[in-house]
Amino acid sequence: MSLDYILLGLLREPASGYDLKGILGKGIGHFWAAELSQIYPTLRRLEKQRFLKSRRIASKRGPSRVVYETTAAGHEELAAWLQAGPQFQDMRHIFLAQIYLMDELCDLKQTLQFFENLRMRWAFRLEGLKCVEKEWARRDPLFPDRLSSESFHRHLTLRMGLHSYRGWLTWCEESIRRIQARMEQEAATNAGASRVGDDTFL
Amino acid sequence: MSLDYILLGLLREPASGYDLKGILGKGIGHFWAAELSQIYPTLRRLEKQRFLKSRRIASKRGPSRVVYETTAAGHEELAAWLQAGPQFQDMRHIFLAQIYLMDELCDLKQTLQFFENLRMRWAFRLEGLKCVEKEWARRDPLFPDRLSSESFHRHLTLRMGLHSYRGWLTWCEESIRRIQARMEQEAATNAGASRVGDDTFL
DNA sequence: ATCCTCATGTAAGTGGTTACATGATTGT
DNA sequence: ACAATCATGTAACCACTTACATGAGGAT
Repeated sequence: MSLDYILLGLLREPASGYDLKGILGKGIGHFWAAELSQIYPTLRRLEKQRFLKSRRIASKRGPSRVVYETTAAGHEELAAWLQAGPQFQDMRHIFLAQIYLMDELCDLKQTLQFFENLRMRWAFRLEGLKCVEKEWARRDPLFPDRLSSESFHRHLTLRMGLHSYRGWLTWCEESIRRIQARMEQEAATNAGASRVGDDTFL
Repeated sequence: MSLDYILLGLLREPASGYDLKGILGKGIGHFWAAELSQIYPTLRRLEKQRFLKSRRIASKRGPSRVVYETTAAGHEELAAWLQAGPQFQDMRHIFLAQIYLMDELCDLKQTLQFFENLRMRWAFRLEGLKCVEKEWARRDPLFPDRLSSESFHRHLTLRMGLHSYRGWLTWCEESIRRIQARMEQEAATNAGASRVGDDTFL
């Protein structure tokens, strides 16, 4: 469903399915990728619904391009979706399920390792996003206060990534501290138990 | 794929598909729900793979229960999955796509409204989670430093929710500030433009 | 010659949802 | 009598992925 609206929204100027895959890849594709095999039938469906119209254009190389553009009805449909308020779907993080079930292993060292892995990955991604933003700042003299309306909205989505990763990193760090504290606790009670064992042995 | 492991992991004691739906609903279901129509065939598949074994047990009311339990092979499979490190899938937040495309509306007031809506919802959910944690703290004398291994891991996942919502809320607040600043900018340039208009009119 | 990019698509499979079918028991 | 809960399942659909098919043109 959502890909429909994304394609509709991405069609600022006429473009083919192949073009859209490229456009998608650069920007929104960072959080919403799509394959050509999904894009092509979606565009057809949107045309059947009269939200798009197409024309075939001969291509320099390869088969002729099918170029789509948004109709007035398409713009209305998109506007209605945007005005309907934020849409959610429940977030299914596989790694959360893994943590939830991780006591199956009865080994806090593994839980710790898992979190250190998470922390590392997210630290990388956070650095990546920071670089993207820095690069943007360096290249675009309008950044960040005089951006075009389009770029302004895109920048807001980029900021979401930064805040997400930062939040998750602090969660990782908190968790690592908790796990380490628990491991020390375990070690202490084990030491206590073995000392008791020694005592009874004497 | 993941539901397989979740069911495997949730089968600490023998349970039927119906039971599992209930178990799922209480804990992990907050971030990984599943319908009975998906659970039943999954359990069958897991049995065919020898990760589970089942027996029919007459029920007090309704049809006879099919009760599953994990085999040794099942435990191994689950352990392997947990030890394989964190699994990710790309997070597709529909609302992010909406924001990305929102400049289509050419109306910052609507973007602002959108973010205020987001902020409100997440503030609610954050409060909800805080309550859950407070309630837990009130009822469980072992909270938070002496929890069972199972509860400890569950608590870690709850903390993730808190950190997520907090991060997203700060993003919302930052965004709202940016949007308001931009609206003032727009108002100023409009005022400037109309003053220029007045000047040229004079 | 061979591979890469451009450009279109189909088919099969995955993971999940919604809707429907069946039927016993308990509580109001 | 009627609804709710217990308990099983099937069928159809949806969004998306992976793999495959086709073929032109330009680069190495």
